Amino acid sequence: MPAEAKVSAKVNKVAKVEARAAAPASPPLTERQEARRRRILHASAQLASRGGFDAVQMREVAESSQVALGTLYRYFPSKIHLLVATMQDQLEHMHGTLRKKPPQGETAAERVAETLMRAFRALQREPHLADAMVRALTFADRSVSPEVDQVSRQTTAIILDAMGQENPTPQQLSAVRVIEHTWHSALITWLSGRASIAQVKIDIETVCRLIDLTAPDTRK
Amino acid sequence: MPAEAKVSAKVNKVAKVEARAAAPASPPLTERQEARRRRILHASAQLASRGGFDAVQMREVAESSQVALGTLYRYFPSKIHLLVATMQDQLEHMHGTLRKKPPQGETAAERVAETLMRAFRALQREPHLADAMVRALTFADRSVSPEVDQVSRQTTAIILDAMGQENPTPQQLSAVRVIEHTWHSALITWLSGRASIAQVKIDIETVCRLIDLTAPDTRK
DNA sequence: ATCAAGTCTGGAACTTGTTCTAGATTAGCG
DNA sequence: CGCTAATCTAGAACAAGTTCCAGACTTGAT
Repeated sequence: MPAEAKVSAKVNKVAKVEARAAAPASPPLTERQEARRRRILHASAQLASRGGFDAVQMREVAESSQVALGTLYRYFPSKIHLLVATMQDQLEHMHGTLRKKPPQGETAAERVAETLMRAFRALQREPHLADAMVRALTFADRSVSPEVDQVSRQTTAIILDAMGQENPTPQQLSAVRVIEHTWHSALITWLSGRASIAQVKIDIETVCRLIDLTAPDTRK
Repeated sequence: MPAEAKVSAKVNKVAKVEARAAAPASPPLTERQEARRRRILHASAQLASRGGFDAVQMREVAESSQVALGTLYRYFPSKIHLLVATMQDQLEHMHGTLRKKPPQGETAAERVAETLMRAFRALQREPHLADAMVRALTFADRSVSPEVDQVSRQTTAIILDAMGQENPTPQQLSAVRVIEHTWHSALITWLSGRASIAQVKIDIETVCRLIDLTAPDTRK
């Protein structure tokens, strides 16, 4: 086989290095490696779309993506890492999609709420996938912090985009943090059947008021 | 042995029935059963206080509490059930403790924030235990909904107590929901090392503003 | 072309949550 | 007291995440 290796490197710890930050730093990945990685993520999302968290079984992911179990673990050091990476992947999609149709609301709060509800509706279309990703995210321990943080940053970016504020104040950033907290926790209550879709909507709208409360132009 | 059975019953499914609602409905438990249950919860909390979630291993809990593994599973149908029950137990303590010294703040928001920070400091004293309980709580699936709901109600009660409002408005109840979301999620970010104690404090204070924003007397 | 290092594979092995079984023990009842 | 059902115990067995290993394949460099 001719064209196999493109990117050379002395640094070659695929998993640890690669998983740490999706695209940015240190991805000296061969084409075939990149392809494997995609196959794995695809299989993960596919299995998750059926049975949710429990249905994503490492042996099955390995088989579906035509990779040995050991290799799967080299790319993603645990099931949680795999699912969080899957979420990163899905979030990028989402962000792209959302960018295309910016929210219409008058106030920043309305736009953020609208954006989150749009994301929520997308999740409702694949509730099992949502289950797998969100459960992994909140169950992640310290060893997954970098990846979870990346997801958090991506989420923050989406919200700030929706706000349409170039220079958010510290208070607004605090509000955004709280919104993220609420978003995650509300999703969990929905996924575990303890809150209805309507209730999640209310919670999102409620927390989004914090934005206008802290907006430099709207008040004070 | 003479005095063993006190409460008689035809309904005797310990686990399912008993776990469903801590004290209220259907606890026809023998003294020895009650003692076993306590031993189990105690062992659970003890193990959790060391290594956190992972250190609570069902075999060890069974051994520590001098109960067969099968019996442990009869009392608590899964590790998650066990840890959520442990949390219920701890929460009751906490509520009792908090009741004694009501918060001093001027506004409802201040009092709630103060109360939550007090709870937070208590958790900081046993970070591993906190880890076990909170992780279990957010990882719980539908099969644990009733128990998780009970924890949620207890938390709501604590917050409403701190507010000192007898008849909260619907908006205030919404605010309380959001506060709970933030509380749980902020704890998780702290436990997984992604947020500092100071950051959690800020998040709590930020979300608590929602209360005054919706207070019937403070505004409008 | 060949070598050394790194990677991938198939599969066994280990860990811990969960389930199951057979045989004591205990509880409630006549 | 003696019976029957429920409960408890010890321990095997099973499931899925994770780790290990020996051998084959790739890669990058000499």
